[in-house]
Amino acid sequence: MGVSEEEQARLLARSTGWLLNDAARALNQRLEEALRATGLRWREYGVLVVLEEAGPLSQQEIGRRLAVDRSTMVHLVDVLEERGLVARGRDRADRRAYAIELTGAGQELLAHVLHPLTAEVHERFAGRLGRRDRAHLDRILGLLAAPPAGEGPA
Amino acid sequence: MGVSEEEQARLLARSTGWLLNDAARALNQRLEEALRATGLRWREYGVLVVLEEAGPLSQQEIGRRLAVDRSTMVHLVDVLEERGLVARGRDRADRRAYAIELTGAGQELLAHVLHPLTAEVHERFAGRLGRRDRAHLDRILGLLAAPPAGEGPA
DNA sequence: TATTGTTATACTCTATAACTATA
DNA sequence: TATAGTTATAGAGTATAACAATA
Repeated sequence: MGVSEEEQARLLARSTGWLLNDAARALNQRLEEALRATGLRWREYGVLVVLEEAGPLSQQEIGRRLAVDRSTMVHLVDVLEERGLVARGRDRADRRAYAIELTGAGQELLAHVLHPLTAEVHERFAGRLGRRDRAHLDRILGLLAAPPAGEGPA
Repeated sequence: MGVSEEEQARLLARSTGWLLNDAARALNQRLEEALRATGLRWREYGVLVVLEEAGPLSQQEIGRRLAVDRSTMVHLVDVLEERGLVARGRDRADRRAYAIELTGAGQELLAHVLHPLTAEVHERFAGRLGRRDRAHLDRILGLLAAPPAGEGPA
């Protein structure tokens, strides 16, 4: 009590959303910076990680998981293919689609360079938090990142 | 034990950072959507909020607080000025700089439309969390959003 | 008819560099 | 000389629409 609804709205607008944005921006900057030495962007690393987790996927499916349009995926995969990190295999069940897969070089780069690099950034970034806070944060963000009930993918 | 360093790195890379990004993106989408009815963008709302908090500021100072270049600020302020939400007053101490200030219309729009709108988005977005989780989240994000020691503004 | 990948195209966002007026 | 604002411009990044091959 003593705080009007308008004041509450003002305070709320100032809190979680802005902090979430600021924190995400701060982390992204650090990640881009760390990856710069490898010539890869954060998004490209994301493609590799998705493939590492899920195995061969079509370009469109990768895009779906990263919220990237299929037309945008073309150039993204081009870059990774030129560097020999992924290969455009054909999906034998549906010959319209590719089966984009990690090459050996891609797997090695992930394991020996990219993951350690990003892990170090995370370490420095989240290092200010205690273990309990980090666990809390992961759990809470997991709740927020999931789509709310009744709002699945199209 | 039983988890290699490489495996740890892989897991770590998969956790906080991605979640942070996903959550921020999800929230931003909802905010942009909610603001669309007002014809304002998330960034423009940000300018108004900064002015409401700090009082009249130069364009460059607003940009500093929002991580926006001064050349980019020009158009941003143009839009808000055309809509009558801010005014370009002159800083009497330094006549090179403007003193951008909220107009009465700007203050009213914030109080009666924009803050309630964004507060509702926050409410729906963070509504899945309990009160304790929300408090936790705000506190932890506050730690992360702050620049680490020895990395202040230029 | 619908879908995958592709291309051309356009649009948004942003920053860089050069200019002006003040300091 | 340095700084606030401005402008022109160019570079990312992205999406839309139309097309070929396949379903």
